[in-house]
Amino acid sequence: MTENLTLQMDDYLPLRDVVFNTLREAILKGELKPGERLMEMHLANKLGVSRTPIREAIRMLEQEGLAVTIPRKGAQVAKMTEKDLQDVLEVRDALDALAVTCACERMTDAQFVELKEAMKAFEQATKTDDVRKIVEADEAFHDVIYAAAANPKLETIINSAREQMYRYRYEYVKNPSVYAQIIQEHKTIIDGFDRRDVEFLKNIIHTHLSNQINAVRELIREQK
Amino acid sequence: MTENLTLQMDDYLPLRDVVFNTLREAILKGELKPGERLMEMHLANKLGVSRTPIREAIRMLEQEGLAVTIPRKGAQVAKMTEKDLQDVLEVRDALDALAVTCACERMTDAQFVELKEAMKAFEQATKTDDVRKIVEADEAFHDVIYAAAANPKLETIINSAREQMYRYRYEYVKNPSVYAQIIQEHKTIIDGFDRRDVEFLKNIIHTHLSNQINAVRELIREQK
DNA sequence: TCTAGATAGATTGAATACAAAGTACAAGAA
DNA sequence: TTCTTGTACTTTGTATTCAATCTATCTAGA
Repeated sequence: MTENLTLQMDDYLPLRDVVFNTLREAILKGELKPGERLMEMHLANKLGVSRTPIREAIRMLEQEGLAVTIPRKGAQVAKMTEKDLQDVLEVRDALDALAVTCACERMTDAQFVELKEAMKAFEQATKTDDVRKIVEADEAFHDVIYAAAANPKLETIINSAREQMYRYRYEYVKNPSVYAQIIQEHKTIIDGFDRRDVEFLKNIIHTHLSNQINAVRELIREQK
Repeated sequence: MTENLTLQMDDYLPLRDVVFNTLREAILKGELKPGERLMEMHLANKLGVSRTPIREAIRMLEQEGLAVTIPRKGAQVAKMTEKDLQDVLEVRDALDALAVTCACERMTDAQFVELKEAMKAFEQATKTDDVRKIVEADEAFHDVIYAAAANPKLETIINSAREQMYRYRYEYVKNPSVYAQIIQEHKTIIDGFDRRDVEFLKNIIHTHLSNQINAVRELIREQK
């Protein structure tokens, strides 16, 4: 009798999605740098697949804003200008304001606990030298807020906006002198949710975002 | 002597982009209805190309939120639930608020003239029975505002959010009884820009959006 | 009659093949 | 030297092919 019904077939993913995730990760972690060419054959060989799934993945990256294609010349990892950064930040500011507003109304007690735990996890992470871990812990903190906003469309759009600048953020987070401030801001955010003070939250989130601008701007200047 | 140096070779577009635009239009105009299957072979025959560019176009539509693919089953035109509509509207409300805020600061005199002309063009369009023309005139009006916001990233994101609901909007606009109201709202918006009154503008834009909800909601209910 | 299983046809997934365009480099002319 | 121009090589664009999976229909058995 086929008793082990735990077999979930959903571990099947089309190669295009595997490739997409792989490339996406590589871009976000900076392994593929802004401006770097994405050559189909090269990637196909490297990943052990044919060009077909590579091409489909590139189309997806393109739509996400992570790659740019010039017809008959090929794709490359998208670069950001300072203006682009400014623009994205303007948008994120508005979207984050919406997110905290929604989250403030809708956050469950369980989610609030989760948020406090995410904060602690981040504090722990800063004690290691693992930059990836630190970045992920910070993202996880904000993910709790986005999830609490209970608006999947918003989540998708914020994530796409986030991605476009987050890949410039690794360097920023490498500087341990900023950890104390980030930790403090996270605490303040928790406090804001505790008091359900929307205006206060919008403000602190705005500050939290702004603090990243200069560091990222520096990096974008260097890329030229 | 080759005096006519006006030859611009940029009329070349990869088939994937042609297909993408074609399908996108078809979805937005309602020729391809929510839930309708996008069969590769079928579309390939219809458009006279092979499956390859079709597949790439579908990947792009997917990332835009206009199509949904189930692995090994194929793609279909994305459906919206009422919750999805609610979510997108929440986001658009925030983004439109940002757009008018930016536009209010940055709109040039020429753009203000353009806006007034777009308003007139819409009023003219409502006198015809050409629904497509009316919808496009309305979009053009709002496009002027988005352009005035001088934030291309914002424009891109708003457009993507717009698309997701606009395809449900054709039916709404078919009802001539709403024209008068829309025209009035456009006038009010112009007035707001004239006075550079951001708070007023945010309000009227919010109203303008909300008015569409119920009609679209009705349509979404029907689709089930 | 209804269910289960088998089979054929349709459809997607991925690889390969071939055509068209772009790139780089070397040889020759100004 | 510097600028063409030609040629070989790369790379992308698109079509085609083959394999895997899904769907619908039909038949057999309860």
